[in-house]
Amino acid sequence: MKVFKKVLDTIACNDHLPLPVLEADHHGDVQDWLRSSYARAVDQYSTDDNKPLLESLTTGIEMLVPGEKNATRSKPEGSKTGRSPVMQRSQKRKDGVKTITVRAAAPSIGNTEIPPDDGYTWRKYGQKEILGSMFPRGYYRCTHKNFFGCNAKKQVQRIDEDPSIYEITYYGDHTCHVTSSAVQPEPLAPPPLDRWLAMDFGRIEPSSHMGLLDFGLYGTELSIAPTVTADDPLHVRGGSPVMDFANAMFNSGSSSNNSMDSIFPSMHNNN
DNA sequence: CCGATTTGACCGGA
DNA sequence: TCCGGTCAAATCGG
Repeated sequence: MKVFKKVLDTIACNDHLPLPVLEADHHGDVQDWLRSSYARAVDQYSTDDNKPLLESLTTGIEMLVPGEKNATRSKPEGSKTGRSPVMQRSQKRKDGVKTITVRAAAPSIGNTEIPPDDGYTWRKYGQKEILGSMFPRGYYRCTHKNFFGCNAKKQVQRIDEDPSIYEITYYGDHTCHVTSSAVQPEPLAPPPLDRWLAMDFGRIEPSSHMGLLDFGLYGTELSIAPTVTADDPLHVRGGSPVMDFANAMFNSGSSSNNSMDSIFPSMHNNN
């Protein structure tokens, strides 16, 4: 059921999370499957010295509220490492495209040049030396651009003052999930990880059909209720798009074709 | 084989 | 013309 996982990954734009692979005879119990994913996500992110997940997240990535003026790098106080990433906030419009800039520390464990994981999957499409900066700037766009037209981008650059801190500028919103963004606008790019914290799986109600897998990028909790939204073009037939995809996958022949092209034949143009 | 990354070319705006 | 953002062919790697 690798294919099914891939469908969900793509839809949810969350395949950074260690979602378990759904077994072939496991169709019915998506809720257990999701609970398991959540548990694994917690396991993965509440790593070092038993810090609560929320704390490690907020020390790893932080964002000032838009109203605040540039409280430029007040030095970290609580941080033992001394390099907690205090954010520089910047939110403006550039041709109508929302942008926001955050600063985040490189992962303290396994010191590397890897920028911090912000919960989305990105594909690098360029890198440039920037005049006056000692580190190059990396250009990324959302991996799911091809299938969902997701135009979210980001630029990542280490700052001169402290090579362990990255400055990350996000451009545009992610649209690579199923729920209509026309009904509720998606929040700005930065990390959805904290929202995993707020997910309340206790609210999931058993339903005879799987329903929409809404990964809850809007509010503070995950809703997996079988939401059907009338003005969402994906929902017009009243069914669940996830199930549609999944069924399409399951029914679309066993072998050779496990590509999304069989479902989205027309959506595969680049750019 | 397929998707991601690398990297020089290309291009548009200032 | 310079700089920075993007393209795309070559390459990498699972």
